[in-house]
Amino acid sequence: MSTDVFAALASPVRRELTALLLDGPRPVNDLAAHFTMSRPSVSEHLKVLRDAGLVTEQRHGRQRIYRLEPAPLRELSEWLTPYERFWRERLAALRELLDEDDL
Amino acid sequence: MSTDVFAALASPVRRELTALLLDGPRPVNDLAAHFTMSRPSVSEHLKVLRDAGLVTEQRHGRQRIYRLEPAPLRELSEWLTPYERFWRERLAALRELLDEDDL
DNA sequence: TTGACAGGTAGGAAATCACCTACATATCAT
DNA sequence: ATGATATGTAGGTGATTTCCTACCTGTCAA
Repeated sequence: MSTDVFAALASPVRRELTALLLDGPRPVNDLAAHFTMSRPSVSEHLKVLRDAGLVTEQRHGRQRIYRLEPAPLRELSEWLTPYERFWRERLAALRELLDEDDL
Repeated sequence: MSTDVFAALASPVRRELTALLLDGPRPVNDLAAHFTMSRPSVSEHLKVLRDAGLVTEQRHGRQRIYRLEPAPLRELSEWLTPYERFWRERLAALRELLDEDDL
C-alpha cells in the first residue's frame, strides 16, 4: 500500500478534512471555513491528501470541488485485515481464560 | 482515537515492526536484525510504537520482549467504519451505472 | 476591461523527525 | 568482581513538516 496514505492521515487536520468530505464533495473555501488556520495552509493539506490519492479535485468555474476517493481507504482496510484476525484471536483467548477461571 | 496511532504507523519501518510482531512477541535484537539501520534507531521506533500503545514490553532477564497490542488497531478499524460504508455505496453506484448503460 | 473572488504557489521560520555514534544501565556467566 | 550481552538514552545533524504572509493565475460580473 502506498506509504503516504498513513502519512496523509497522520495529521488531525487532514483526518478532519476527509471526515468533512464524507458528507459529500466541497469547494476549498467551504472546507477551509472549518479551521482556524489560513486558507493556503488548508490548500497545502489538500495537496497532501491529493498526492496520497485520498481526494481528487474537479474544477467548476472558479471553484475546485474536492471529492473523497474510496480506493486508498479500502487499501488501508485491507492492510488491517491480518491484524483484525489477530485481535479476534486475542479476544477469544481472553474469553476462554475467563470461562476457565471464574466458573 | 489517539492521533498517534496514525502517526506511529506512518513510518514503513514501524509498520514492518508491527508486521513482525504479528507472528508473536520478540526481543529487540531479533527485531533489529531485520533492518539495515542501527539498533538504537530501531529502539527509538519501538518507543514511538509504545507511546502509541501499539506495543508493550515485558522484561525477561536482560531482554525486553515486545508484544503487539490489539486495542489501538481495533480503534483504527472503528475509525475506518464510516468510510467502509462510503466506499460500498460508491461501488454499488458504479455497478448500477454499468448495469444501466451496458445491457 | 476592471475589479472581486477562488484557490494555488513561493519563500521562509520554527518545530519535529529520523538517523547516527557514544555512552549509561542492568543482567548473566565465569 | 569482571566482562560480555541486551537495550535504553543523550546529543547532534540534516531532512521534512507545518504554519505563515505575500503573490500569481484564472474566472465571473458589472
